[in-house]
Amino acid sequence: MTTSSYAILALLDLRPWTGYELTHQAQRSLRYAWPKSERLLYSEPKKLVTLGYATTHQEATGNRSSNVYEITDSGRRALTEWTGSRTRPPRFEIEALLRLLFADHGSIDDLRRTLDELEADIGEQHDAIAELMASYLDDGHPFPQRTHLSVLFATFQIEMFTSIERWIDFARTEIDQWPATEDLGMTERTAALIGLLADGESAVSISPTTPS
Amino acid sequence: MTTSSYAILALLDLRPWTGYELTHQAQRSLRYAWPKSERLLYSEPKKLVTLGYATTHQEATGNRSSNVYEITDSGRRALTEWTGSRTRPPRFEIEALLRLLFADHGSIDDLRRTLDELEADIGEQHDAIAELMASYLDDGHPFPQRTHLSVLFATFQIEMFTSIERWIDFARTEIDQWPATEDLGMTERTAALIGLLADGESAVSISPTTPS
DNA sequence: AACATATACTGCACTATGCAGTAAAGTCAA
DNA sequence: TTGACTTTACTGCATAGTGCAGTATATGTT
Repeated sequence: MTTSSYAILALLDLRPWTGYELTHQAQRSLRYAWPKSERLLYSEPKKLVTLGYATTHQEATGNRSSNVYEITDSGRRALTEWTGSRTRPPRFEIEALLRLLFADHGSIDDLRRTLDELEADIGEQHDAIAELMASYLDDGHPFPQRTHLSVLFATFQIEMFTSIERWIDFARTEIDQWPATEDLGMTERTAALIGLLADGESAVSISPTTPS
Repeated sequence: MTTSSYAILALLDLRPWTGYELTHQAQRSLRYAWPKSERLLYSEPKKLVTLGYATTHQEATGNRSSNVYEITDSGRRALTEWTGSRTRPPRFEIEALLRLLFADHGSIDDLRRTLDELEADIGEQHDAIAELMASYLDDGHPFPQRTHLSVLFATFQIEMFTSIERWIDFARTEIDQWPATEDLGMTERTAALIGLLADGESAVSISPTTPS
């Protein structure tokens, strides 16, 4: 049982779903905490069935059928055991930052483009969450009694996205001061930033440039 | 060629490394932007050799040998092509948030423990970056002319970690108001939070509880 | 001399992704 | 009403990536 299996099992604990519903629900609602491919999401409930944590049966819509999955008591017990296990550390995959680290291979404009692309991707996710929250106000939550959990979860996303957007602006004003991407090294400005960071403090909110 | 291959290729562009050095360097310095397993990191340079992007030769230390990898001109060209490609969207895997979403399966104390574990993991990474920055002040950067890049990268990490730590405190004060994890639903407080989030605004800095 | 730790990897089973392919049902417009 | 497009509803396959165990030498420490 992987974390992905427990994620699907937790969805099954809410109600029975077809494989199709399950994958799409998981992509809509779990994407920001646990992003997994459609392909995997289709495979997981099958595995749960072989483990006895779920049952499956076919349901027909005209000439076509879909697989409906339902959690078993054994599955509910497995979920409870998961609750007791150690939470895995978070994992952040950010190609934009990898490109930043090696930005001296390209031009300042290449780096600016990378920041633009990161901003666009984050903006998309930011908008999606904001719209989801607006839909909760208008139409309510699909599982009304779980609204408080979705909303506390959403405060994390929004906090995350706004702080990344703040950083992107900060990074842009920083690189605007750079004559090139390479061989800058330990400038006065960089030394000043290190001073803050070494104390674990955020540098994003400080004044753009210290007068030299 | 995957992003991981380009990450290794970018390291090889700095200087030749042994497979061992490469994996350990990648885990130390790239971990926060591109976390990959030791196993993969050992395999990547081999792939680069078969593609003609790197060459390899054995070097001996006593009776034991290590594989030294060096970038080729073709490899440098590949790196340049990578610079022109679209940056992949970021990806955040946070099991703690998955557990939060399904917290109604367990107790409030289970949820509190999850937050504690997240705090511990983030704190570890936060400290590691702060220490790295302190070492730059004391001993300098291993590639001095690239200090500005590492430091701008570090401003992102610290910003991220401090904002997550702020959110954890916020989440703790929120759940302190909950009588249980389940069936709370759309409370006054939750509705107030949604109002903010639907506008894309951060809720973390607002006052703990609106008087009711 | 014994032991731990760092160096320096490889094999293997399993997890996960991306893409292509298949096919039926619904929906809207010329 | 027919054709085009989207949504529903998946599966197969090659490749990417992880985790763990295993192997073996070198170096420093008690």
